[in-house]
Amino acid sequence: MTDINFSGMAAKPDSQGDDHAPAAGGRDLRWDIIELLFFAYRDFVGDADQELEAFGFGRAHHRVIHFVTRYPGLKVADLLDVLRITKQSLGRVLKQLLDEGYIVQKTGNNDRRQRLLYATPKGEALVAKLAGLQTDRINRAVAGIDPAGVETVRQFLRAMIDRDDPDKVLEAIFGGGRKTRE
Amino acid sequence: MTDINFSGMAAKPDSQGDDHAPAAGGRDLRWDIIELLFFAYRDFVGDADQELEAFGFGRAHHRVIHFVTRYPGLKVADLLDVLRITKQSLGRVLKQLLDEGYIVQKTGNNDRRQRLLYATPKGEALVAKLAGLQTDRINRAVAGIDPAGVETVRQFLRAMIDRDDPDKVLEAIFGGGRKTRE
DNA sequence: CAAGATACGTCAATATGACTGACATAAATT
DNA sequence: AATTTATGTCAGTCATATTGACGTATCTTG
Repeated sequence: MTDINFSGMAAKPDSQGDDHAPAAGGRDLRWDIIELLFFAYRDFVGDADQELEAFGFGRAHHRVIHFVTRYPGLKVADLLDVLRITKQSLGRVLKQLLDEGYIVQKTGNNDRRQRLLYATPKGEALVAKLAGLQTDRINRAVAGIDPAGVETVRQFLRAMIDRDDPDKVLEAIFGGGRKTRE
Repeated sequence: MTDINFSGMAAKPDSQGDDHAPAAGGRDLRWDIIELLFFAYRDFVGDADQELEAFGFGRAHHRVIHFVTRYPGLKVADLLDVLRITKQSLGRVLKQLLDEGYIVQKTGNNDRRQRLLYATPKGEALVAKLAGLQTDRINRAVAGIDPAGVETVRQFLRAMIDRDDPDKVLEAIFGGGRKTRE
């Protein structure tokens, strides 16, 4: 069997003991949270990856169909802002989702150049299935945390997000107060 | 100017009001935390992306040099477990980091087949720079949260991570409570 | 109305980072 | 001596991203 102990693997000398303590010579780096975020997100998106394979889709498809389902009537331009990709990249993925009947387009009422995007029941079902897997993980994670603690987690995540030049979905999430429109 | 209001964009009828309330017909899905995780991670890794461009590196290089810096003496096989990629994928990225002097290899003492990986001062400097950017964001995010709340955030992130079949880095992070064997 | 800007789609070429499969070598284990 | 392990590499492919250019329909503005 392989050696079970760490061969020479050790915490760096400037981060002995408490992983978020001030460094001796350098500054206080948050190694622990940096790495926890990496692993948490790795496993979080991993849940969906396995399911998506069965549909012949990748992460790109998930992101698109998720936000279209959640924010019906999203424009192509909005989606580009949210996903931070180019329209050429979005094009292929979106075309697949349209061709296979997960999304439909509707010409905008006010502006007929716009193609407003809506998920079909088929698309919504896929999104709900994937969100279910991720919800299971989140529920397990918050099982030992009281409601105030969960709100603290939300507060932390919200504060990790850039607020300058927010896209439409972020505006909806952070709301001027309004989720929809009062 | 483009329309500033959401053209038809609204929360789904089954998620009115509180975003994590039980759905009318379906189950209780954690849309809010799912999306907060997406945006938080998007902006979190975005910090490093901009710096990495100046070095001609991508996210793959960052992940490799980060874990090698943090866990000196990491074996190639360990790195494959942590990053969950194939050795062929790791190969090219690792070769670049070796060629450009960010990482050095040392033959294992006990097992001469092993190539133990160590960051050079040049490599450590890059990692510290990138971790500094991410630490700035984390510090801003926890600014309004008391120490107990920050510990709750850590607890949440730890609980989001798969604990079955953990890699060596995860064993180090979770320490004594390791699943493998005592 | 004419001119320009905007929203979207698409063609072409390219880069990164991932994959499978096969094979080679050196060193450890049995 | 035979096998397994740790690592490296070649070859081909795929998914997702990029930049740049161009076309078309539609809205806005002078």
